[in-house]
Amino acid sequence: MTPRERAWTIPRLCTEDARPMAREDFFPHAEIEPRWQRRWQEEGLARTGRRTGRPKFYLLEMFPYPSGHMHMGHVRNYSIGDALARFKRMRGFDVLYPMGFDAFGLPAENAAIKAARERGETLNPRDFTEQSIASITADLRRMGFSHDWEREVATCRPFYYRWNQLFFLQMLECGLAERRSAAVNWCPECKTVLANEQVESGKCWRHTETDVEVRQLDQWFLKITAYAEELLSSLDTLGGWPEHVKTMQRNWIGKSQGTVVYFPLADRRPGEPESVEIFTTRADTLYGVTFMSLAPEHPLVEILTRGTDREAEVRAFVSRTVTQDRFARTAENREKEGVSLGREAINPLTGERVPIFAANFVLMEYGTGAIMAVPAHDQRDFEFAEKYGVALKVVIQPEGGTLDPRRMTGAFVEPGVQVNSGPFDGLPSTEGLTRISEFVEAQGFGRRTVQYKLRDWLISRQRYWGTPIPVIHCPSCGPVGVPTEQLPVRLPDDVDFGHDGNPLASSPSFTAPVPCPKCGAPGRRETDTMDTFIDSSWYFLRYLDAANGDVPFRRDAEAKWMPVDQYIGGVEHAILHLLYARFFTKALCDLGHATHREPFARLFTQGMVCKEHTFADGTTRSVKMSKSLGNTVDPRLFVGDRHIGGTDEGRTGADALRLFMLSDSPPENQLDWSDESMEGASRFLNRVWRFFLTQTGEGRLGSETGAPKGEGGDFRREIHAAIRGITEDYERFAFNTAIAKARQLFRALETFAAAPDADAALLRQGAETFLLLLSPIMPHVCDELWSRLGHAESIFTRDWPAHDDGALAVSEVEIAVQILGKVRGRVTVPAGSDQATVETAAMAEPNVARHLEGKTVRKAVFVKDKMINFVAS
RNA sequence: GCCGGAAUGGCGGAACUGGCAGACGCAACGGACUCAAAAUCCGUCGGUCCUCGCGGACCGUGAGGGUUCAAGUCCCUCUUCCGGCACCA
Repeated sequence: MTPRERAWTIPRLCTEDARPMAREDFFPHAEIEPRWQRRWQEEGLARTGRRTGRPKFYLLEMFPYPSGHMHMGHVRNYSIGDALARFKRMRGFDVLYPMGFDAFGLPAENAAIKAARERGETLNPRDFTEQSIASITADLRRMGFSHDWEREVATCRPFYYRWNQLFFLQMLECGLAERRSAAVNWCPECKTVLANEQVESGKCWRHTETDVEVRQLDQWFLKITAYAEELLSSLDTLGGWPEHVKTMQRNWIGKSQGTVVYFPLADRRPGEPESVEIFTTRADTLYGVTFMSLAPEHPLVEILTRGTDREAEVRAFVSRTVTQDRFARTAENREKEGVSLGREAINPLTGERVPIFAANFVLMEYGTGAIMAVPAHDQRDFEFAEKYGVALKVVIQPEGGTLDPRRMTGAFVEPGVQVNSGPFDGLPSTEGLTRISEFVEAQGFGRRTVQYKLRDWLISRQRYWGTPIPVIHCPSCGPVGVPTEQLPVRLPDDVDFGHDGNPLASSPSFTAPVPCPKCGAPGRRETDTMDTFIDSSWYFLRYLDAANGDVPFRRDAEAKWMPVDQYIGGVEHAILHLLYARFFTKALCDLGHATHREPFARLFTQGMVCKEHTFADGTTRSVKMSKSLGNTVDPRLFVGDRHIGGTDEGRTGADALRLFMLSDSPPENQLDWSDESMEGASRFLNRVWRFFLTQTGEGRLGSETGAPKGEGGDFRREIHAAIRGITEDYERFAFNTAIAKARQLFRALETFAAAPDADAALLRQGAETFLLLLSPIMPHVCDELWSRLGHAESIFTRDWPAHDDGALAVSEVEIAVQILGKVRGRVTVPAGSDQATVETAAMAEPNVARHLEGKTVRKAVFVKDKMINFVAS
């Protein structure tokens, strides 16, 4: 046991000592905290709509994935949310603060596979998941979080996922969902395909060591690209989102304006298209095209070389390149490679013939899969041209300089002046861009267009633990949607997790022939399941009407509660989840389910919980707590395990842990775990506890309810300054400074109480205000002390205190006196004194006078009640 | 490479629209209590220097420049770190 750990256990061990620390010197959390949790539940504190006629506030936290039990990341996330929920309730809002579980996903399934392979046991992911849900629920309740559990959802239950299936079928009907063959990302570790968003630099988002492979497969897609423009443009309406998250989404959507240009094919043979279409954002460089490049997968590559003497070489290049996985092919600094097709196209603007290549760096998925190459003004083309000996043609000159194509060591990509560009010579290239695009369009050589990097959302997963895609494959009708009255298509139990491949395909009952809904012929069920990001794309809507068995959610509930007023979660979801949820919300509007097109009005991204870790190379850094690094701290160390049938009381209880979670760092920063700081939080809580016990014991904090006698002076002002400051701090998520101000108020309270002639009524007012202000953060101890002050009702039935501007007024202020910007003294003057008064007082200050000696004051800058600055020389 | 964000004591951080840098906490140090320790309480706490002391001077918010009576805060240049994207034509 470390000295630190011993310190925490002292209150329980020292009761037999010669001078025992009285038991009530420490907050008896194990007894008091659960008692208040029960009482809040009985009173329905968390229930939405408890008091009618109040404005709504929908507060949402990203729901947890139930793996094992609650971890520090959850504690931090929900400590932030719960403080805000309680604050908003006291501020007069009808708060909707729900909780649920993102319960489908790989960890549960992998646990089942592991059990089957290693121990030959059958462990259904459902049991694993439901156990985790029970455990986390108990942990969250033990923390005293005021979630409305009557609205709980768990996405793995048919009662939830049937609606995923309904939405899918409706999307299928209107063409928003479709099955198509595509080159898709396959993670060999997950043994399933992944969406583009789940691939990070060629690696799986779950397995940062695993290269993603490319496979050509028939898969289900949702057409998120149909919403690309709206997803981008309506970001501008999200004033309550952090700018960096919006930027990430903008980059991901990747809009670029450009031009598609048709380059007629030279020496066209029968059966060949008339032209090669390319996409460019640099129409200003059109006169500088010296060759063209096609993606190796481009259909024209094969067509243009068929039967020519280049056929064999080109085919060899293509198969070599295409079988390389895409991410190796497009990796950083990848050598540019290509092969000439032996064919030419004609630049429609110049009539020049340019050779056509196939090149490894051209991507089939973007634009038209073909580019015009301008080596003088594009670095990639430059490198390629250098390697294959293609000429450069300069069409943009830097302002006041001249480029020599033979001497260039890299492409010139900056704006400049058009040269060698026919009628456009002499124009600034920025203007040339527009003018040439217009010209191209007017002449019928091409059309202006917009491209997005965003791709359609691949939702097929070859895994068991997800929503079954409700489709029947019929030999004659193809894929047919399951009729909605047959929903849900349930996950079967007769599954073998011990073998390779999709466990769902091993189920005899699920794979048994089913009649085609269209023609009745025997068909087979789709065994792919949905990406679990589908589940989290609309759960916030299900919370609104979670018990409804007839519709996913009632429209009036959606109209009343949406959008979410405040969403809180990790920034790691800035692209994936938040983009999908925005898309889904818009799609559900267009399917007639909802009316609000943006789900989250305000977004707060909280930082990770980190802890020191010493790496193999001997360096020590603070990094995210993770099981694999072994730098986790289990919250049960502090709240014990009695709530799940154990015997450990825990060291400090929930309030101290919650206080620490919000104390030191601003919530958007990473939080470094520190045993010492945690102890500091616990120390403060106990000090508060002792203070109130002593004061109520001595009767000074008895039941005086009369108005304070007299002004109250400084202490009264401190009370009201705390109310104002802390209220503002809560509103802007600055819990750390709110706590700092609460500590200051507490010290003032101690000082005031120590004065022999302290006004008991004012003392009581200060004490009550202090409890009210901290109650959202430390709800248990505050409610307990509140009741010990003689209140029968919970502190959470009280309104948030309001500050009195009159009480903030001061009679005297201290003014900083500067000479040439340096503070040379301070003077105390009546508040609101004018410049002349302050000047006189300032000049009388010895140190000021000394510095002004022999100098002439040329000017004095005066800020009322703050400072005066003499400009003297 | 591109796009964001950040840099303040030994540490986490505070400082609302430019107006007294270092709130609050942690650590450290000194003291009280104790046989002793823990706990608890009180005090000190950016650096350098002058002064017996009271007090005072100079330096100080990543580096360099600028604007201003006044800059952690605004502008320019640079460095480092974090996050995102990355052959997207």
